[in-house]
Parts: sequence; structure tokens; C-alpha cells
Amino acid sequence: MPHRPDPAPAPPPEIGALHERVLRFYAEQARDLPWRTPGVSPWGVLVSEIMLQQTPVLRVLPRWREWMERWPTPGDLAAAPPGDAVRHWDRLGYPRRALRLHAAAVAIVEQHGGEVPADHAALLALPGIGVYTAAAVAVFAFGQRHAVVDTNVRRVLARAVTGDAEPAPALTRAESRLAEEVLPDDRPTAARWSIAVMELGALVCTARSPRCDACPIADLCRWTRRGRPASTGPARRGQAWAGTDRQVRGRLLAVLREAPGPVTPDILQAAWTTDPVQRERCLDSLVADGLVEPLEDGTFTLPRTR
DNA sequence: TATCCGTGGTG
DNA sequence: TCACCAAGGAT
Repeated sequence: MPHRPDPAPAPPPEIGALHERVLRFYAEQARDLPWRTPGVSPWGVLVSEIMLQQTPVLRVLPRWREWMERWPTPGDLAAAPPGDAVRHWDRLGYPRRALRLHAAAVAIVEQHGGEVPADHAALLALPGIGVYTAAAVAVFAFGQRHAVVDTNVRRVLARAVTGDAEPAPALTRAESRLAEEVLPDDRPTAARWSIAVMELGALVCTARSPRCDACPIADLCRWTRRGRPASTGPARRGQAWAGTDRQVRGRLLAVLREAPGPVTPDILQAAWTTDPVQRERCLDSLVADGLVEPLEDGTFTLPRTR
């Protein structure tokens, strides 16, 4: 067991100072992202949030632009077959998001008159929208006051306020409580703070090699004042990939995305020959998920109805 | 709560 | 090079 020096004791930072620094950082250094442009519709914000789930900004940018041009309102997307959403999702990954976004558009049309609801609970009830995304849309599109707790915010708060190198493996009650506690009282300030903390986590307080030398709150950061001790938590489990069902599903769906129409079984079989049993299981699961529709003539297509 | 669900860039 | 990671959600 190698000896490590105990972390230096340090109190949590003063919250007012944290607000001031982080808000100034955002005012001066925020990225110019299209879904942050004044006048962007709540629908545009919602679409960006779904696309950004587990997906880097640089990969989302072109897809978001094309999506908003093709389907500028929830009604436009709802009128299209779900398979079109899956096809134009392209290679953003986790294609069930495309299906859920389509389902959300349908629900917005049927239950909210075609307008994205501003209410957090109403947003949360939509397909594909969880606690994070509901808060993000309520705050970024409607300027409401909610704690927006994504992986960036969790990391910044873990370091700056709690003093740990990393947040817990999964969101804890304590983290949610902390995010509420540090949220400014004033509504517009709270909204700016929420996006500002995320931006700090995305640009400076990053997971792998944080740029502490360029951090606007380095002198306030509890983790830094403790000497930046290494993470004490358990090592994270890596995401297995080679040979997994995820890889096979991705390969099968890529074939269907790129085909102009229905695809015969032999084409799908050629897409994964390593393990036919696994291939069939994955095709079945894609059908069960609604990502693939089997036709009566034995061919397969992206979903046309539902 | 742990696991599954894509894709591709990168330190 | 390759494990890690990127504005999570559903079950």
C-alpha cells in the first residue's frame, strides 16, 4: 500500500464569490453555439439537449442544423414517419433517442397544442426526457429556476465545493441537494449560473486533464486547496464494445439507414457473420425497440408507422 | 441500483 | 496504442 499524504484541510468556498467568478467566465468565454442564439425556439433547445446526451458538441453541430432546417417545429417532425428521424439521426449514436424525440414531438402536438411545454413536470413526462433534460429545457429555453445537474456540473461541484477529484459513480441525493443549495436565488441569475457551470466543466474543469492553470475559481476550489488528491472511489468499469450486442445492433441499423428502401435478410446477414445467433437476437431487439419494422414480404425497413 | 443502449475522438 | 470519455434515459 503506497503512502499518500493526507489531503490538506480546507473549508468549502464562499458561494457568492463562486457565483461572481463563474458568471464572469461565462460572459467572457462562452462558446458561440447555435442553440444558444437569442430567439432559438424551445423546440431547438429541446432537440439540442436530446442530441447532446452522451454525445460531444462537435458531432452534434451539423446534425442539429440539418434537423432544425428539416423539422423546424414539433409538428413537422410528428408528421414524418419515425424511420425518417432514425435515418437523419445519422451516426449520432444511441438511435433510440431519435425514436423518442419523434415520440416526444407527437406528444407535444397531441397534448400541448404543438408547443413545447415550459413546465418541468410536463417536460419530464415526455419520452426520452429525464430529470436533467427537463431542467435544461425549462432553464435554457424558458429561463426558469431549476438545478441543472449534468456530468459537467457534478464534476465542478465535486471538485470546487466538496473537494473530491470525481463525483460519485451515479447521481446521489447529496449532489442534487448541493446543486440546489448553490443555485442563486434570483431567477435570471440562476439560469445563467446553470449554463455557466456546465460551460466551466466542459471547457476547463474537464474529466481527464483539467486546465486548472486557466480556471477562474482555482483559488477558491476546495479540491485544489486540498492539494488535488487523487480519486478515492472505485475504478470505473469501462464500456465494453468489441463483439457486443451494441456493436451488432449498430452495424445492422447502419445498413438500414444507408439503404434507400427495404432490405432483404441476406443483406442484413452479410452485415454480421461472426455469430448468426447473436445477429438474430439483435435484429429481434431492434424490432422490439421499434427501430426496425419487418414487412410481410420478409424484408426489413426503418419504421414507417407508430 | 446496475446494466444496457452507439459512435468516434483522444490523452 | 487503447482505455477513457462525451449536456442521460429507461428499466
